[in-house]
Amino acid sequence: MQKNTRQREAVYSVLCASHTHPTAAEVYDEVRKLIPSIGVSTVYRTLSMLCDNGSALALQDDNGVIHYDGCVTPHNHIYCSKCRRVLDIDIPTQVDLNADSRYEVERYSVMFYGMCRSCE
Amino acid sequence: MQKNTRQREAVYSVLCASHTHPTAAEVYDEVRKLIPSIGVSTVYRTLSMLCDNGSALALQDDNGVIHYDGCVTPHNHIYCSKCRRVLDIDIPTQVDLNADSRYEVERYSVMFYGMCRSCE
DNA sequence: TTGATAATGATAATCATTATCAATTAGATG
DNA sequence: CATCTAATTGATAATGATTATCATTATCAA
Repeated sequence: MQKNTRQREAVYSVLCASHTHPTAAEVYDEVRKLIPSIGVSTVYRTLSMLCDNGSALALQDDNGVIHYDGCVTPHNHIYCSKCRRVLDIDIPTQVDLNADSRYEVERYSVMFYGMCRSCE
Repeated sequence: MQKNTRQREAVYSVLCASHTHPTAAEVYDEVRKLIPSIGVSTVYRTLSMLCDNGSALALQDDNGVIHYDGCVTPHNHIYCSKCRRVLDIDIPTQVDLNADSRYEVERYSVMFYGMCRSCE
């Protein structure tokens, strides 16, 4: 059975409080302010647990680094090639998952690339 | 100035001949049949050169591993969660890159996730 | 309070990719 | 053709994010 721990609550609260799509390392740095002794493994473990749960989303940037998002409502993201951050973007996408009968499609993910106006 | 080398031609020909979206390691294995002494670095270097050129596409799978595609005509891909291959999928996507004025969007990439019928 | 077991965290391991750099090679020029 | 020079190669080490290991610790049902 699943157990509640300080560490898990801390990781989850940090993720929910953040709207910057932090990497595991960034979550780690933030969580250490709450629990200085927390281990890297625990942060990674908890984050991927949250993703399996559906309580978080994992987003990969251009370099393969994973960014986490505590907001699981469907929305899209852009990777700014200048500031190298992952940001929310409001571009709707519509696709027919059943368009190609050769596959049983479960989900899809979109990543936009470009620059934010503040970086231009 | 750019120089033509056996190695580059070999990497490019292997990539074009393949329709399985090989990883760098897979390209390396194949190219070694042509040039057994070729180095890993050369393969990586050449592949990313081809991507910069626009002569190839880099696709990231669920694990962050990069798959290369010698076909640069716009089309979409699916990552099969069972056979863990990247495959072509025929689902059209339409998006308005200018929908969100906060960003200067250059491009976007879509990855579908699910299973191929042959894996079901 | 106790006992079973889930979770933690220090550390080592993994693995794709990149950096380094001496040796080699393409190809322009004399 | 010979020479020169910068581009390229390839062996190897380094990097960096993530995962595995495992002894120790903490949770929580009974």
